[in-house]
Amino acid sequence: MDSPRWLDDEEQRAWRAFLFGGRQLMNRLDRELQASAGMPVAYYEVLVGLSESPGRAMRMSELARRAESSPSRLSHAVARLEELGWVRREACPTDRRGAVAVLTDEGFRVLEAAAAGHVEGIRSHLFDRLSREQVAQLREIFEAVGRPLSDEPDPPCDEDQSCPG
Amino acid sequence: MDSPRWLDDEEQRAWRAFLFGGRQLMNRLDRELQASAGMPVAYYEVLVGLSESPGRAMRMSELARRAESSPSRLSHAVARLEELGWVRREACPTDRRGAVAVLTDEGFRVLEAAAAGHVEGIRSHLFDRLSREQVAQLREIFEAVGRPLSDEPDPPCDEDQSCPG
DNA sequence: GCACAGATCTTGAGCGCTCAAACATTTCGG
DNA sequence: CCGAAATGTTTGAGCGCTCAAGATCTGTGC
Repeated sequence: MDSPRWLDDEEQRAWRAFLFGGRQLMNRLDRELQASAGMPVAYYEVLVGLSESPGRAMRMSELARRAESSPSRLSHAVARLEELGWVRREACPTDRRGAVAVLTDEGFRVLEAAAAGHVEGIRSHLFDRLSREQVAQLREIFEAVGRPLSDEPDPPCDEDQSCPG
Repeated sequence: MDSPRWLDDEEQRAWRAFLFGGRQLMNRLDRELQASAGMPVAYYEVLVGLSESPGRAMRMSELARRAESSPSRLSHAVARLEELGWVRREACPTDRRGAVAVLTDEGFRVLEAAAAGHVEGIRSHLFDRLSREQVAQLREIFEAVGRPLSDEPDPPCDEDQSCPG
């Protein structure tokens, strides 16, 4: 098994720690939010995105981009959130093939109710275990990981991530 | 919205960077592995776990623990991997309610074929973007996140994570 | 021995995600 | 203006994961 560029010992450990710890963290937050608010983290993120947008509304495509979500996934998610009465769809005034997701008042209340507990989970499972320095390191590391990936669409073959300036 | 302990600005940024960058990284690795080897990362991890165990075999419960997976999830996964002919189940000799998953020769070949490409992905999407120092920081951060969580079962109510010393 | 709690693993239903395909609309080229 | 390509969004099938429940076995106390 002589791959061109294998992982050395330190990389191996870092990767496994990230895989294990990251999964544990996200699993736990997901279970907690599911128990307290009856929704997965992915849906919570959608509500947060809308709540921070002017008018608590956003184009589907823009919302998908911010949540690092495929259009399909967001469409399904918004369909579910619409069933729950937390989001509503409206036609886009400037582009008739577009759709705008709007956070309902009830959706906003649900979000408010869920937020404190969720943040407490993030704090106790993540930030309470890190020094002030490590928080900065975490940010730098994942800014380095996330930035270039969102620019380059996809080296090998297809490019599904549009760059819609 | 006055939660007891809200996130300050630096924490907010760190959390969002981690959420976005981490998702982007895992999404990409998942797509790449799915395209090149026809299996999700979670299944790949199962094969890796088995390949590193003496006799390329492991108790289901032990395998689940290492992959940060529920027993149910692992059972479904192994069922699928068995269909594909990459893993086979055997009875456990010392405990008749136990089952042992064994990596087949074909499973090992598939793993070998997938490994180089997957590692190349980890390298190019993660480690190539980090300094040597940051790799060590990443490990320390997620060891801090993962260790205590695997010890403490679950503060609020139920404890589904056994501590089977 | 025997009942009973606990451990190990499996099963089935429900749901979210992915992928490919469809649809509607806009944009571009002639 | 008309057809072709590109864009924005939805839909349906397939699959993996979660949760609750069940089946099987081990260990303990009587």
